[in-house]
Amino acid sequence: MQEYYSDNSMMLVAVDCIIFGLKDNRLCVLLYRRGFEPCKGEWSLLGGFVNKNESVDSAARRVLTTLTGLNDVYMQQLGAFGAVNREPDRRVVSVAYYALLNVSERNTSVGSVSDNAVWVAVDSLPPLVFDHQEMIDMALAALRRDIKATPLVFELLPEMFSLTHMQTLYETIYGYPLDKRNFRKRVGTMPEVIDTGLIDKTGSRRGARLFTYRKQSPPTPENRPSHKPSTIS
Amino acid sequence: MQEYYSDNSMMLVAVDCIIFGLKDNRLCVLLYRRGFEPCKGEWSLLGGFVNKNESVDSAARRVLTTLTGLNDVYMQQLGAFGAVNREPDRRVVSVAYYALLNVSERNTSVGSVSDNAVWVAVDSLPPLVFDHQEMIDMALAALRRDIKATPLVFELLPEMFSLTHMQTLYETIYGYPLDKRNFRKRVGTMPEVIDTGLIDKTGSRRGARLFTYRKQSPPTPENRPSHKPSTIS
DNA sequence: ACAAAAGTGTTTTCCATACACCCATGC
DNA sequence: GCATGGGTGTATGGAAAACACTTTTGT
Repeated sequence: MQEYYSDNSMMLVAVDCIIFGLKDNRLCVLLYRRGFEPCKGEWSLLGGFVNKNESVDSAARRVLTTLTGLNDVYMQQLGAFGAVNREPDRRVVSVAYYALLNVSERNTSVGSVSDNAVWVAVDSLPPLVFDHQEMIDMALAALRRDIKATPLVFELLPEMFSLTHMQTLYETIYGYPLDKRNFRKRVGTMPEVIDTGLIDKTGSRRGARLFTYRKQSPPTPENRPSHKPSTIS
Repeated sequence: MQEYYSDNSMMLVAVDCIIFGLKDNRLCVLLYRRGFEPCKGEWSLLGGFVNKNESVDSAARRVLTTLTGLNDVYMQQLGAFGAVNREPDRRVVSVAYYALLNVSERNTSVGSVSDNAVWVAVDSLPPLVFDHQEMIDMALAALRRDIKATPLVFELLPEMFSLTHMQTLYETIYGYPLDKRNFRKRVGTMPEVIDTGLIDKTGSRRGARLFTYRKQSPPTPENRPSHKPSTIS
């Protein structure tokens, strides 16, 4: 085994962000019309090139912050996309990330930065450039997988929320309805979900109890919870 | 949002392979001593640079084939590693892959290609260059996660195997023992695992029944199995 | 006869699912 | 008083987990 390299191994490295958000109770991604070549005018994910003095993770966060003005956003690497001809006329390896944006709280900032960026429901996407559709498909699968086992929902919920709100969110992401009583039973077993005692009267006559999420201190080997974390399906 | 780039976004793109195998009933990875700078003489994963005329996936496969002489090996992308200073003195973004190699059947080919490559148990690794230890940690977590839900075990088993052999393999990878009767009960529900009727007399006085794995034809929407696939934990 | 690995069932526990009615309130 | 969304409990089925002894045969 030998190692050698030359300019033949130098290539552009990019990041692309699949930014999920909720809009009108639909799961959406942030897209925009490219204002430059290649594929000017077509629909694209948000992306950019990685600079030599920043990590790939930082580049993804920079792209997201530049567009939304937000910094404390959940981001997760999805993987590298490295087909030779994924872009026409140049070789670009792209690392995709998915992000979760709490739209209802923050949509002002999103709209203000880029007039070209819009929320599009994932089930009615326009044709996209390059392999961006494939990236979204993978991100959606990853989101559905991860939200089942980790506290991702709370990235999409406001500080305080009703159980109905939380359930609707799951239903929107999964694409099918859940049983109300079973759902509340499982949430009831999660020690991180705390009843604030407050009531939200805006959504119904009766009013709904508002809950909040408090991250648990990471368990030490001695202080380990005896229950298995329950999943929502 | 603007896009621009220059040589400031051109960088080396590499692949690194975490090649798992079984040796003396221990889970091992293939390492080798670097024969070139940087870090000549230190322990490293197998890797190489991606050429402009090959996809990242192809580069990973080429590296693996060059070293082992094998082509039909299970490989899976783990993700991109993109810290600025993960290598000294140059910027390299690396995409890591993990691979499963059936050592007992194929160790001849592995040894013959590179004298410097050796199997090292994952629980007694030497210090490694760059972020290779982190890559192995992530690959191991991914392997343990994936082997629970997908037919990955069979990539590490020979054509025919006893149930004890299969169970030992799971125990080696998980790092803890499994209940024999529960294990055999679950394997018994897998239609892909077929009793060949043959007996292996080499491992015991009594002899063990040999099984084999037959991939099921992918279920069509009509011809769907009614049972959930069972997991091994 | 005994060592060494192969093989075999039952019970219990827990989690997921299915399912329908009363409550509080603003209008 | 009625419409609207909020809230509640029980019964069933299936999978996972715990658990110990008999079988075969080469030496």
